[in-house]
Amino acid sequence: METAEKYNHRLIEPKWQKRWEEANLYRAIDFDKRPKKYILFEFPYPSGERLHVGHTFSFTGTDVLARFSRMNGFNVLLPIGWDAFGLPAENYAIKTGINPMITTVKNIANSKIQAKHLALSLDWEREISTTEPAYYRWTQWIFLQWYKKGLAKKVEMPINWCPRCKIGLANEEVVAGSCERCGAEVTRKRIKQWVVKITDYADRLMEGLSRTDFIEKVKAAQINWIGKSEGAEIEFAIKGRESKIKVFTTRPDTLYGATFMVLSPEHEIVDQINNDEVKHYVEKSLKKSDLERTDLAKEKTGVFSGLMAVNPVTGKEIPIWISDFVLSTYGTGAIMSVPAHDDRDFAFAKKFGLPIVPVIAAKKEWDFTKAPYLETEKGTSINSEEWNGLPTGEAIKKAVQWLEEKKIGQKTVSYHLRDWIFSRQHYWGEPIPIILCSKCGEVPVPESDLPVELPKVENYQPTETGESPLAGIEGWVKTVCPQCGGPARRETDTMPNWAGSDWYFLRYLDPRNSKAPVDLKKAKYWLPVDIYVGGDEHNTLHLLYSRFTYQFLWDQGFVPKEHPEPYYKRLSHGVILGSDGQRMSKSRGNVINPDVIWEAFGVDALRTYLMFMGPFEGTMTWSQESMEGCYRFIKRVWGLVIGKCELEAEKKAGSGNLNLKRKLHQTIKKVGEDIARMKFNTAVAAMMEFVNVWQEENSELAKEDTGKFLQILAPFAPYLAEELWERLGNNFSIHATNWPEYDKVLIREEMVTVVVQVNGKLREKLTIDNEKREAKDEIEKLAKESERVRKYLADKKIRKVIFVPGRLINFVV
RNA sequence: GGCCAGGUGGCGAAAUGGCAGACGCGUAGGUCUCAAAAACCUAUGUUUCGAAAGAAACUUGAGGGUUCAACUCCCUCCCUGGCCACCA
Repeated sequence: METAEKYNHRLIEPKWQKRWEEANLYRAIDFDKRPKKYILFEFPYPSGERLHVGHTFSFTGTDVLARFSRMNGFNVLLPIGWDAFGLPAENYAIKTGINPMITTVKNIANSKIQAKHLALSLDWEREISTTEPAYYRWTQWIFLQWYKKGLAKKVEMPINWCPRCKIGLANEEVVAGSCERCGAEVTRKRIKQWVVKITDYADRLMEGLSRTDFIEKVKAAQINWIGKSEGAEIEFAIKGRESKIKVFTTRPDTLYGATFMVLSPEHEIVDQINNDEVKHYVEKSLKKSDLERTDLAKEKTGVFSGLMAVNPVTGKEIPIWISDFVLSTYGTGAIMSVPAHDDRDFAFAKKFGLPIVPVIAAKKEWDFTKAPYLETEKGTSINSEEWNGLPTGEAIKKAVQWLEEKKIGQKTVSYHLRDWIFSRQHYWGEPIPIILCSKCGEVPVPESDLPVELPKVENYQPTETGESPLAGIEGWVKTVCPQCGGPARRETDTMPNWAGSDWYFLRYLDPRNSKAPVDLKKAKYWLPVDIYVGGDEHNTLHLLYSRFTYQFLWDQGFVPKEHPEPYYKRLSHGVILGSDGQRMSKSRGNVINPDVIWEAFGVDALRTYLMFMGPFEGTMTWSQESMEGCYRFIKRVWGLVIGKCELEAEKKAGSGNLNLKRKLHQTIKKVGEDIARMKFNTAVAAMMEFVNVWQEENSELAKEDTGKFLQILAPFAPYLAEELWERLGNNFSIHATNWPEYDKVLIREEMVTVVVQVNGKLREKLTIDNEKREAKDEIEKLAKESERVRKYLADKKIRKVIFVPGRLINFVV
């Protein structure tokens, strides 16, 4: 007996990859009449390790959706690019001396081979890289627009500083107060940094969310990060001095309970205090890293300033303390302390023996000398003179009114969001396009001179002074002032990684434009991004910076006024853990390399498994056995269809089995609905179910119907579907066909199962003709006649009968 | 501490008010084979009764509630994961 041809992915994959590329099958067409759909995944960082299985997972899910949308008549844009600036490339350069541009180009080439092999239906004509001068020219241009509008400024601020490496460190690089590289104790250093005023857009960034369809958790994360809180600013007079101290509080109604004040060590008043103890404390605090200062476990420290303030409502003198638990970056950098109703204030009061006055009535027994009373949101004021007895909401209103009348305070809003520190003292980033002239001061590089290209350097190590390595290249730094023509120097700070990734989605729409970041008409056609798929780790910073940048460009008219928000829907993709249930990492040795998998089982099996593993947003554990289960599924489909082809040669097209045909149409419906809801796992399950029935029914599927099944499988297993589509004698390409329609009449089952319950418990199942699904009386009669039901109904009185057509009948006795 | 997402067989998971456990993995038995692998077939939530066919009860983190009916809705609590965190 001759054996049927076996499935061999190694033969079909290269063949179709080539055909697809030649046919340019997935090009997105500007201004096409079909409805557009812009589907975007976060562009990858091309590291030396190339794409990992996490990338293949989220890219495949996005690709399935894109392919499905295309088959449903949409003009789909699915682009890719490379977020190629950043520290790993720079660190590699420091180690090896090889220019990051060289390694980047190499890594991109590798990743590209992988992305193509994975059969992503990308429009490669729109490929971009943030490190290309033609791209970062516009990243720099956006900076200049901020600068023009006064949103980008150079400000002196403290950074984490390693005195041994002589380098500024990001918060992540500080481990337990020490430098990650050398272990030296990290101190604070004040340097001038570029800062972008994202806080000006705090309200807009919150309001804009209502125009999006982000999943709830993303909206919540953004709102939390912006952290708007309404409250009041109150001025406290200092005894024996002219100056006053402003505090921010969300609870002006507790003013009677404010028994002391605390200033942050950075507060301006502190500088004016001439007291050794204070100086010593402040010096020590300023040296501490952010991490140390915000360590919750540590005991409160502090020092008395020697000054007294006056509580404006009680007229009493209260001491002013200094402590590093008060943040200089939030509110006014000073607080009024109400120890009776705040954890931190209470701890501080206890430690330094300060008075505690309760001002909110406790609803349970409470000893205010032992613990603070914190459930104050719906409380009632006490010990507060004219505010006594008022519920908190009323008391706040009354307090604000009083403060405003006396002109010592007013209603204000405070945000958690801080301005965006835009300077990096590193090499591998976009140079900030500013020139420093000794005569004219800060001068922006004229737009016509952009891009300011990153020069080649010999040494990528930051300098002794903490400046970026660019500072060491005299030939580049020395320039002429564009205003006066005199000698000047270039800014040597570079931009953060976020700068290039802020606006990349705009560049995809018009990647070769040399007049503007994006053409307005093209942007009007394609925007907003319909679906943006990314990781949870980017739900705050990246998404917020990106929305801010877009809103700013919108204000300036550089993006279409029809689209005030860039992204319509945001979805977060899940995470794949190693087979040990741990995060994949080289040191654990649990990394799954997609190349190895598709070499063994083929891309189609890998894609199918990735989609089948679990919900798209979930956390999933890699299972090699389950992977092989999907490989079996792919091979089974191959066997069935190839068998079919051979059968056909003898038998010609049959009409096929009606049951199987019904199952097929039900599957077409289910798979389509599931993909639209991003429920890829159940879509794959439905196809498996169909294949099981197919196998049982002995291949009695008409040729045309076999083709329909391949069409719904195509988004998941593009190679297999294309190959078998051809073998069935169809024209290239299955991926350019329309999604098959299902027969609304055919999908109805002839028989339905009606569940018979007694008091809600399942007692019997009846199989009835679907035509009779509404026939309540008949079904009730049938049910009562059943032996098993009778047992439970015997000598009981039926109080009620619940009937759900086609589903159940429930006797309540 | 705050916010968010979860908790269902041996495992990954389905079901969003109407047959809990679809689909896949694993396991056991079988077919094929000299043998093995592959492939295919059958069984597979737990407990109890029964020689068996079969029958009964229990079962979605715990407890309560709403409902004829709850994995699903409401309340209280426990646990796990993620993000943020001395934010006044």
